[in-house]
Amino acid sequence: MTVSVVLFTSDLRLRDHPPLSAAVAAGDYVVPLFVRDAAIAASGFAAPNREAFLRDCLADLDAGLRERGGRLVVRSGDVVDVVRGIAARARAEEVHVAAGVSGYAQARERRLVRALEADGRRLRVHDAVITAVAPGAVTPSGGSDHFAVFTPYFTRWSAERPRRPLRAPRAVRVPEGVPSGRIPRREAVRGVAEGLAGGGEKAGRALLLSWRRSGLADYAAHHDDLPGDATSRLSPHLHFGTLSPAELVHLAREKYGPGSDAFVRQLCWRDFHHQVLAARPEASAADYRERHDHWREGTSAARDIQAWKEGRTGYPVVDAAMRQLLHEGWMHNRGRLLVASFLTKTLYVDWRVGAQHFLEHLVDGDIANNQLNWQWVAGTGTDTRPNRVLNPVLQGRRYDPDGVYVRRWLPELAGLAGRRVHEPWKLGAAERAGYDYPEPIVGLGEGLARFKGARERGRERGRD
DNA sequence: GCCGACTTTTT
DNA sequence: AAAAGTCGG
Repeated sequence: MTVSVVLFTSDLRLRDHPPLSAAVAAGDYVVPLFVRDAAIAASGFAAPNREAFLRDCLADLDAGLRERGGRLVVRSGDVVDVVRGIAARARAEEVHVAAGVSGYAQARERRLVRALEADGRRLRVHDAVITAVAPGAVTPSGGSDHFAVFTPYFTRWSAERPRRPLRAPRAVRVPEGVPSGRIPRREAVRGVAEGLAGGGEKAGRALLLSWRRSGLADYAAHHDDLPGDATSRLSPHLHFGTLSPAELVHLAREKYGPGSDAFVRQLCWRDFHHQVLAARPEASAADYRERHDHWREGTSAARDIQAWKEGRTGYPVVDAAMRQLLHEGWMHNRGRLLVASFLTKTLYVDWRVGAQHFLEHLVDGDIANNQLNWQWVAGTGTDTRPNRVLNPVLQGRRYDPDGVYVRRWLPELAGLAGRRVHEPWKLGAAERAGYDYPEPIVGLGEGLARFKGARERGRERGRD
């Protein structure tokens, strides 16, 4: 009798799961294991919204395994200790896991290899399943270990054929003698956003099918429309791996109208950021490119940061997006760009501050996508144009022309009709008194001057 | 080392 | 029209 352990990480699904399929094919018994990692719980990466979504995912994964005669084994603690103990208890020969890209995942893999080897067991690391094309699968012809610019990457990536998505195994036999453990209830998590989406592979597939039917074709035309909310909303499922990006690429390439190409391009952006992080794991905290910034600090910066977090900057479209984040644990992509630009360029606050706040709230909060997109906006990342600044008023007028999005999230401005809602400071004093809404905490020109001046001084210092 | 090209804009 | 440098072939 042979037994394998499958360690689930960011791949909480049964379909298109190479480690699970390999383990089922290799032996008589499989222990599907998820470890609630004590190190992650103690880190700044824990967040109630993701914890709640995760519990949905685990419950659904367990249900799917039970439909196949198996069950999920859940434990808490140090992931290496737990895997080692479970493997010993089940007398497993091998442990299967999908490769991860973050520094943490890479270190975890190294520790697992060592620990298991000491016991005479083997860790089988499968290609990353968090992306459609594995990090490192395509590299520039010059010999670098990763692409630093999106477009050449997209060209090479597009020529790759993502692996054919695997079917879910028909049956999974779990050995007796390994207790299942308890999947904690979602309802017990405190501080969860009211409008949080539900997790799990079933929920993900339902969302995918309805979106393919009614959203994908118009994606290219409407994905930037803030009130239209026409993005896929699949990001939390991609983060937790309840949907397979390889499957999504196959599906979108079957051409569901003009939106397919634009959507595939967005999927490539995920892969792009993951291959950058896999090669430069330190980019989760350090500037990918040093721009000699000296970000604002001290009490005045702290006050601005607080206003930004609460959605009280006085710039309606910024505040609306920040309130959406607090309310849903999610933010429209266009909103993410504009609030990030506002924090880093207009308020000239360190991108890490914003990235951390996003990680505390986003249900899809993902180290690769979040940190590297923040760096992109801040100008310290892979953008070769580090001075790009988004003007919140123009962004509001362009992507929320009638102010519908702003009024949806800012009840205090709900009575202010039309596009005037983007510039409440232009109202006459009498009218303005009717709205309990802050004056802008910074002038756009003032913010821009501060950013450019600081960058210039930093560059001169850097040349010395 | 040349040179074409570069998600997301602003004026 | 000018981004503002820098990547990648």
